[in-house]
Amino acid sequence: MDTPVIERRERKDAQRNLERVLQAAHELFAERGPDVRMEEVAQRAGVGVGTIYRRFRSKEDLFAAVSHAACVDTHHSLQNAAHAVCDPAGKLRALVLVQYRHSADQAALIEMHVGTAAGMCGVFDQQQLYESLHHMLEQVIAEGQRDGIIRSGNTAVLAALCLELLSPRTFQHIARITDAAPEDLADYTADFVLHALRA
Amino acid sequence: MDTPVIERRERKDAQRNLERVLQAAHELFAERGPDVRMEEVAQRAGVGVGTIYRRFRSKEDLFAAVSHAACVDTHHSLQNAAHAVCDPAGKLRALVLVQYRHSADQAALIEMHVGTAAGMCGVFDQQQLYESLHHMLEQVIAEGQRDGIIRSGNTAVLAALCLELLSPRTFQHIARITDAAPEDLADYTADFVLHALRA
Amino acid sequence: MDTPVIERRERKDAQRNLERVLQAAHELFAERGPDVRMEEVAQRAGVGVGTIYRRFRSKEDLFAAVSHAACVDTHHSLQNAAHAVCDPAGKLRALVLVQYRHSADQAALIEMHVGTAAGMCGVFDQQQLYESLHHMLEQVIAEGQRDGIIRSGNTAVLAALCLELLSPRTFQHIARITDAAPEDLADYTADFVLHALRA
Amino acid sequence: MDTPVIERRERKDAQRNLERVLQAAHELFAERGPDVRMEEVAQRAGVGVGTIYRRFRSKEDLFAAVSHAACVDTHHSLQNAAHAVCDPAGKLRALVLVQYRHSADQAALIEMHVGTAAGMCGVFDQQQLYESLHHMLEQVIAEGQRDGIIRSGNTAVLAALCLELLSPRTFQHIARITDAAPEDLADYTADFVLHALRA
DNA sequence: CATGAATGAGCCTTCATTCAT
DNA sequence: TATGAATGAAGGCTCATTCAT
Repeated sequence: MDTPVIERRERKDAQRNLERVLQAAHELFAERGPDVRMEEVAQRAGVGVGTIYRRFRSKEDLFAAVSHAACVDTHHSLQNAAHAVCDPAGKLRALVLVQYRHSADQAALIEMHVGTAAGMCGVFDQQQLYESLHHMLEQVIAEGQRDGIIRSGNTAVLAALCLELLSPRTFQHIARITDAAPEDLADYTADFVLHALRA
Repeated sequence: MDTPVIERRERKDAQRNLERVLQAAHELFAERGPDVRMEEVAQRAGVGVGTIYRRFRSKEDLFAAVSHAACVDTHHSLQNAAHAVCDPAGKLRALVLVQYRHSADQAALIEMHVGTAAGMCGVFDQQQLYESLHHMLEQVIAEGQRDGIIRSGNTAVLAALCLELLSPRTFQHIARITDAAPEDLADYTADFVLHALRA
Repeated sequence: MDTPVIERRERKDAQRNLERVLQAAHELFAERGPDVRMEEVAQRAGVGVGTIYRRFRSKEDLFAAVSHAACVDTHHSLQNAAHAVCDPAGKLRALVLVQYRHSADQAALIEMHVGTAAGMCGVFDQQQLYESLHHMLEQVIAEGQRDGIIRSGNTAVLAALCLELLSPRTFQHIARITDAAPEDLADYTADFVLHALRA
Repeated sequence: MDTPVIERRERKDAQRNLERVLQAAHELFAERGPDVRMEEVAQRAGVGVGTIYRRFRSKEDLFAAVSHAACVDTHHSLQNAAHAVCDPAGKLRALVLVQYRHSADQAALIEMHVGTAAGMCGVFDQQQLYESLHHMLEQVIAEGQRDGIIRSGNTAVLAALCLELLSPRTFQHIARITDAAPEDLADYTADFVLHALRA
C-alpha cells in the first residue's frame, strides 16, 4: 500500500515549506508588525518570495492567515483553561495565565493596530478573539456575581476592563516597567483582577 | 528699521503655518496612525510639502513633534489634576478623568505602535509620558499605602497595572464594547481601580 | 500684467515635461507596443518615473492617453480632408492620403491588439476611430452610389473592406513587401479602392 | 526485446501529450495572443509545465511551433485550392475561401504582432506564410494580366493589397462591423478583389 | 518521464525627500 | 520664503524557467 509515495513526498516538502513560511511570518509580524518586507519573510523561511505568493494571494492574506492562526490557537487555549476549572476565581486566574503564556510572542501580532481603520490592520480575527475573550469574561463574572463572590456592577464594563488587563500589551508593558520577576507577573495581575472584582 | 511691518507679518504667517501643520498632523496621525502621507498633511494644513520640510527635517521628526506636544499637554493636565486634590483616592480619580478627556482624539497618536521597535514607532516622548504617569501613580499608591487606604503589594506593579487601565486604548476599547453611557466610563474605571487597590 | 509670472514659469516647465512624456510614450508605444517599460518611457522623456505617475494614474492610463491623442489627431485630419473635397472619388483619395501620412509613426500604436480582449488593449478610442472612419467611408460610398459613380452592393461591407485597405497596417505591409516608391503607395491604394468600387 | 509494450505505450502517451500541448497552445494563443501564461497552457493540455519544457526550450519556441504548424497547414490548403482551379478569377476566389475558413480560429495567432520588432513577435513562419501567399497572388495576378482578364499595374503592389483583404484580420473586422450573413463574407470579399483587379 | 513546487529577475507603483522657480 | 513638480529608492507581485521528487 504505497501507491502515492512519490506524491506524498512532494506534499511533505511543500507542507514543510508552508509551515516555515507561516512560522517566519509569525515571528516577524509579531516582532515588528505588518511592515516587514515579503522578501525578509521569505529569507527567514528559507524560500523565495514566489513560494509565499503560491500560497497566499497577497501580503495582506499572509498577515491575515498568521493572525488567524494565532487567534484560533489562543482561543482554544483559553477555552480549555476555562473548562478545566470550576470556580470563577480559578477561571479568571487560568485565563490570565493562558494569556500570559501567549503574550510573549504574539503581542505585536495580536495587538498591533487593533482599533485602527487602516489597510491591513482590520483583520477580523483579532476582533473576534477579543470579543470571544470578552464574552468568556462576562460569563465568569456573571457567574461570580450570582455566587456573591464578585461585586455587582455593569458586567460588560467589568469584563471590558479585565480584558485590558489580560491583553498581551499589558503583559509587555508591566514586564518592561517593573523589576518584578517575570514568573510572578501573571499572579500579580490575577490578584489585581480579583481584588477589583471581589464582592 | 527695515520694513518691520512686512517682517512682522511674515513671521506671523510663518507662525500660523507652523500651527496649522502641527494641527493637521495631529489630527491625521491621531486618526490613522503614522502611515499618513506627507502630502496629505500638507493639504489639510493648506500648505505645500516644502513648508513642512522647512520646519521638520523628516516625517519622523514631525511625528515626534506632534507626539511630544500631545504628551507634554497631557502631562501638564495630569500634574495639575494631581496637585489640585489631596487624598490618594481623589487623585487617582482625577488622573483617570484627565486621561479620559485626552483619550478621545489622541488614542491612535499616543498608543499606536508603543512597544514596537520599528521605524517611527520608538518615539521617546510617549515612553516618557508613560513613565511620568507611572511615576505619579507609584507616588499616589505609595501614599495611599502609607495611609493604610491602599493595600500593600508591589507598588511598581500595581502602578503599572493601573497605567494600563488609564491608557487611551482602554477607554477606546471599553467605549466600543459596552453599551454604558460614555460619560460614566471614567467613573467605572476609577471605581475599578480603587476597588483593585483598596486595602 | 505679469502677476502670475512665477506660476506661469512653473507651469511651463511642467507642461513641457508632460509633452515630453507623451512624445516619448507615443514613440515607444508606436515602435514596440504596450510592453515598453515605464522606466524606459521616463528615460526617453528625460524625467523620473514619478513624474509620469504624477500625470497618469497607471501605465494603462498613459497608453490610453497616447492612443486617444493619436486617434483624435487622425480623426481631425480625416474630417478636414473629407470636407475639403467634393466628389466621392476625390474624398476617398484624400482619406487614403491622410491615413498614409499618419501611418508612418502610429501603426503599432493604433493597430496593435485591435480586436483582442486582453488587458491594456481594449482602449476604446481605437475602436472609435475605426468606427468613425468606417462611417465616413459609408457616407462617401453611399454618395457615390447615388451619383452612379460607385457600383451598388452592401454599403457597409464595401466600407469595411476599404477600411482595411486604409489601415496603417496595410500601408506598412505593402511598404515592406513591394519595391514600389513609397510616395506612390497612396496612389496605388487609392486606385485599387476606386477600381474596386467603380460602377 | 526489453518490455516493448511499455515503451510503445510510453511513446504513445508522449506523442499524445505533445499533441495536446500544441492543441492547447494553439487555442490559447489564437484566442488571447502571446501573453497567455505557460501554466495555463499546461492546464488546458492536462499536463504539468515541465512537460511543455521537455518539448520546447522556451515559451517563444512553443509559440513559434504553434505558429509554424498553423502556417504550414494554411499554406497547404492554399496550394491545394489554387491547384484545383484553372482560371485566375476562380483561383482568387478559392484563395479567399481558404483564408476565410482558416481565419475563424487563427486570426489572433497569425496576425498578432506581425510587423513588430518586440520579443516573441518576430516569428518567421508568419512572415513566410505571408510571403508565400503574396507569391501565389502575384502569380495568379500575372497570369490574369497575361490573359487580359486582370488590369495592368504593379503586380507586386496589387498582390500586396489583395493580401490585406485576404488576411484573417480583415475577415474578423468585417464580420464584426457588418450585419451581413457570415457565409456571404467570403463572396463579398472575392467580388471586391475581382472588381479591383478586373481589366 | 511527468510533475508542479520553488526560484528570482523584473516590472509597476508609491511616497519621503529635494530643489528649481 | 512657499510651492509643488520632480526624483528615485524601495516594495509588492508576476511568471518564465528550473529541478527535486
